[in-house]
Formats: sequence, C-alpha cells, structure tokens
Amino acid sequence: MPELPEVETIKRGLEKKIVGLKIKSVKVLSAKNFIGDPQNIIGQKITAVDRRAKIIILKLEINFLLIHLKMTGQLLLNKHPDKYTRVIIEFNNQDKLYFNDLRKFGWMKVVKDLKSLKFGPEPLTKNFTQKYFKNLLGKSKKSIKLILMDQEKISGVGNIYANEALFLAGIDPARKASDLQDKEINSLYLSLKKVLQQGILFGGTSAKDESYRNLSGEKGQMQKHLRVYEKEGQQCFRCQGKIKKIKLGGRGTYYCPACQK
DNA sequence: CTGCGGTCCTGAAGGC
DNA sequence: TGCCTTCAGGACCGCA
Repeated sequence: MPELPEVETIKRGLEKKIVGLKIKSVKVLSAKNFIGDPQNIIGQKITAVDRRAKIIILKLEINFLLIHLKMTGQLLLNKHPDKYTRVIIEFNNQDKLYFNDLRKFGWMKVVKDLKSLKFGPEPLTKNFTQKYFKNLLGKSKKSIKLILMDQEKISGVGNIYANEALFLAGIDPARKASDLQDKEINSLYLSLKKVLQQGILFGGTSAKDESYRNLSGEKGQMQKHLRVYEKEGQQCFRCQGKIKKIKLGGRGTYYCPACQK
C-alpha cells in the first residue's frame, strides 16, 4: 500500500529513467483504470516527474498524467506484463512502463492542469511547520490517527506510517486530536518526519501482502524496521506490553496499550 | 459543515 | 476437501 515513502521511491526511479522520453503508445487493458483519452498523451515528451501526496505526476509538454497506486498498484519498467497489468505505456526508445494493479483501485488520469490536487502540506517540507501541526490538531475532534491520514490536512501519510509515528511518540491512536498536550504534539511532529524519512531511506515498505515494488520490481526494506504495523500479539519493542489491533475509522490500527497513552 | 459508514476489487485466510 | 464468509485498504460518495 504505497504511501509517501513508497511513492517517493517510485517517483525518484521514474525521474532517472523516463524524463525526456516520448510516449509512443498507450495500451489500456482495463478501462476502469485509465481516466481520460489515452490519445491525448501520445507523442508527448515527459518533461518532469513530480509527486504530490500519494500521486505521481508525469509532466508532459501540454498536459499531465496523474497516477495513483492506491493499495496494490505497481509501476514497473521493462518487466513482463502479467494478469494484473492494466495499462502499458511504450516510449520511443522501446522502454515500456507497466501499470499493474490486482485490486483495480488505482488509476491513471489525463488532466490539463493540477487544480484538482487539493492536499495539505507535505510533511517533509518546510511548509509543514510545528505551528501548523499544532493549530491543526487543536481544531479537530477526530482521533489523532485519522487526522494524520487526512490528505487534505497532511499529504501522503497512510495507515502504516500513521501507526508507526504514533508508536514512536508514545501516543494512543484513538486519542482525540485536540486533547494532545504541547509536548506530545512536538514529539509526534518529530516522529512523523522521522518514520517517513526512514521509509524513504529503506526504499519503502513491502508489507504482508507484498504488493509494493519499486520501478525495478524490487521490494522495499522498511518492513524490517516497523515497530507495530502487522505485529498484533507480539511483544512491544519498548516495554513488556503486547501489541494490540483495533479498528479506527474502519482501518486496522496497531499499538501498544502499555506505553502508548 | 462534520463525521460516519458503505463501496470499489481481488485473493488470501479462516471456519465449519 | 470444499464451499462460504471475512478481511485488507485510499479515497470518494451519500446520508444523518
């Protein structure tokens, strides 16, 4: 389930490999996963690759191709198509970009501009200040975990990194955001940045379902460094507690009831 | 406006 | 063994 670190890893790979290439053909194997007219990107050069939240942006000469991998999406360069390949983009140098997606939640979308992208600040940029974070939490009645994952408030944080950041900060994911003390807010602010940076450093998380791969088809390594995600019943890394799994906002939430207060 | 629960989709895993 | 149910989850939609 690609979140900021996974998408960033793929984005960096694309930046190295496809900038300057011209799109020769687009094969849409699953209509649901391609929004817009594929003809509108053929013949155009990739001028830049960007990322906003969990969306990859291919900047073309006259428009943009947005890509969201959702849970099981993969972008693979010069691999073989399989039964989950939904779109194949071929470039003028014969390179082929495969968009695979088992669950078909992901999409590619042709847009004229980037107005539709409405996201909160990127947590690893200077736009994301402690002041912004504190103000944001103070105004919200929702649980702190759901705030971390709200893309309009903070960009790119999903279930894995929200769980991990809350563990590092020693905060119960179900706590109401506005109830956090200044000290806890500061700790969470730093923890969030830390887990995201670590995620990028280790090339992302390839968790239990193992769907995430980088552009070359390789797994990430961050799953080896996770502390709570998918660790139900295991002993806490920090204390004698046992990792518990609950549901929050309908999503699996892992934490240590003994040291996350 | 906010917050919630349902929905999309497929395969894995668990129950009987 | 085999069928059926449940679960996983980001973002969007509709409803209270």
